[in-house]
Amino acid sequence: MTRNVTIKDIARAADVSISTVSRTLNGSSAVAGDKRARVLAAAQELGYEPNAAAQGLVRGRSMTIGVLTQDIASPFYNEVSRGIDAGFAGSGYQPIFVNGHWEIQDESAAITALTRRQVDGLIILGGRLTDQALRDLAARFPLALVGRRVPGLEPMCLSIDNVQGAFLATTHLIQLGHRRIGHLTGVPSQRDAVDRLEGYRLALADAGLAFDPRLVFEGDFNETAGILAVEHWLGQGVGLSAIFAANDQMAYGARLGLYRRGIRVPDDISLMGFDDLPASQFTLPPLTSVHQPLFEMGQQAASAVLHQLLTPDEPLPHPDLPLTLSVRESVRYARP
Amino acid sequence: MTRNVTIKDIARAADVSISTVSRTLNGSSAVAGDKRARVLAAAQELGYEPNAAAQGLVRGRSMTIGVLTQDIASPFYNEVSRGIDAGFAGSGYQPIFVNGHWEIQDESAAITALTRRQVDGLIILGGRLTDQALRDLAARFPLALVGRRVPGLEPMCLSIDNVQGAFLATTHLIQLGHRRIGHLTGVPSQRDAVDRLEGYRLALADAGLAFDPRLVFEGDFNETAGILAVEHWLGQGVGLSAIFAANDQMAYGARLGLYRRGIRVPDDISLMGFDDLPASQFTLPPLTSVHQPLFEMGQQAASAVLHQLLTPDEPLPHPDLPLTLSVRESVRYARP
DNA sequence: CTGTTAGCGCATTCAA
DNA sequence: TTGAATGCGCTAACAG
Repeated sequence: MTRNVTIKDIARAADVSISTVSRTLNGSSAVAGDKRARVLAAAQELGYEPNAAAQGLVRGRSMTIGVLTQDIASPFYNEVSRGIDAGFAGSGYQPIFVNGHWEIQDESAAITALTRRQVDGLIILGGRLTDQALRDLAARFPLALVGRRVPGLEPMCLSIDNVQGAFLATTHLIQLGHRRIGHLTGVPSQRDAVDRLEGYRLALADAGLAFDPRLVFEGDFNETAGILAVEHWLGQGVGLSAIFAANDQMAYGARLGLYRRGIRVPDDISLMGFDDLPASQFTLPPLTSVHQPLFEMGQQAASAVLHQLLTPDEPLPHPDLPLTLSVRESVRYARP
Repeated sequence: MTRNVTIKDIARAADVSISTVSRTLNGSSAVAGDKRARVLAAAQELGYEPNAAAQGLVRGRSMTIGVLTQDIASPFYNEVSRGIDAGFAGSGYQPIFVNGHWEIQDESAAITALTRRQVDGLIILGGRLTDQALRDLAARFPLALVGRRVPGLEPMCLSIDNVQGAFLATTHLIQLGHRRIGHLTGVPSQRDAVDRLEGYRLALADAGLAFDPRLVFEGDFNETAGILAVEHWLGQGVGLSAIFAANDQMAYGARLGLYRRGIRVPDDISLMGFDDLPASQFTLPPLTSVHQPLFEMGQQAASAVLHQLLTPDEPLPHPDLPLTLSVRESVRYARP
């Protein structure tokens, strides 16, 4: 753990002033050829690495973007993160990720840690921070939000229309003849869960189908909830020909629950997910799901932050996130 | 984006010197009650947040740990990341994550970005950096390595014995009567892939079974490789009663490939994975797999770094990572 | 107990 | 073109 080499060391080695070192290293103004060469050689020789903290301190910019992710373990956020990485590639800004764990205290702590670190912008994935807290943040930093829609911050929200997505999914099932469709909800305190339930109800109403509360099971976005839902429905003798889970992970659980009962998918019961995680292409059978363009959401979040950073005066364009259904093999016509 | 408030602002507001502000905020030495109160009030009032860059600059420590992860999208690394988070909780150190994407240039760039940011320690998950590069890093920073074994750095390597793990898996299959066991390898340039193949061979030899190269298919750790392997073996008429995939993701792909061919698991063919990803509890059927204690590996990596940071003179204890098989439903006795 | 001062490493202004 | 000097925000001696 030897002391880091600084521009002072280079200056001494190259026999110039530290200003000359700084200038040649940054190309901020012309430097005589020979000195320039000596500085470069010395820097190379000594293995110089600029101290980002010092640079940030004097420049007032850290060239880093803080990304608050909820759970590095969730496949959902992972795809988004990849998009964010891609979106900042070559921009000179570096995204750093910290976890909020879906706990409001952890999230606040993480945001604080990030702002203390003088990040130049912020991307927040989901989370429990209030809309107002987010608006306050937006006033202080270039910001982008993934998976949330905050009134007043629309152009920086990268989120599909969850109501619309659930409507699409449910309608797809209805069009295939399904009349009794179970819905497995997400955590009711999360807006997207509520919206998906809403889309389910709207689709039923739109098709003239009555809403039956027994067909709704409150889940928590994890696989286990899918197993419990199936146990519940089948145990109670609730008849249904299709299940629409508010996310893919719960659909996986439901699939296992059905398997345990000897019920085939899609022969006996159709199964619909939401998110279209990469893994859903490889489940048995491959899962039909509402596609969220997660990678693109991350990429566009990066673009939005970059836009605010580089051209703060130009209006932020509205994001464009298409809503599609990935039709695979877990859904089929309802038996007559 | 108003200017940040600094201790100077607080000093002015509380009518004390900046040192008094610094002292009360850090509790580094006693301060008179009334001044203390005024400072605290002013800090609260103005919404003061210390500038971590400035603190780091003067203290020489940034209180952050850099974590190089390969692919935020991989379920493997995600579990480890959660463990790392847990391991640093309450320590005062904050882990920040950056991605290397399994590209040696990206990895070097990420490490550089991290070191420029003056991280106090480093955790590296997998990756393509050479053993020597890692040893050099270890000489400069408190370091921990997950999923690799570097000669000379044993106590800071959090990795199970891959040879042993594959031996265990293959032996399990052999004991259940399987004689023709296909092995689906990982990327041959990755050490763990090579080790797992080695363990497979050793188990065969140990049981007096001949090694048949036609039973080995070179994969790449992704689902698609599993599908290709099944296509290959079945297309070539290579007979086998069990498949041992070098990771769970390939096992998922193989499972789908078998399903496409109408082959049941485990009735017709047994399937064994490696890693025991959380999702493997919910596949159809739930997958038998070599368990890697990913969360614990992350946690112990954090502990190892903390140990080097806090008690640099004490020897680093050797990590303790038990090797177990998660026996589920994808493997059964071979038919006589 | 408290204020003044000297840097941490760097970019940048100001003279030369 | 160059070096000396200044200050980014903060902590840690150093004198009181």
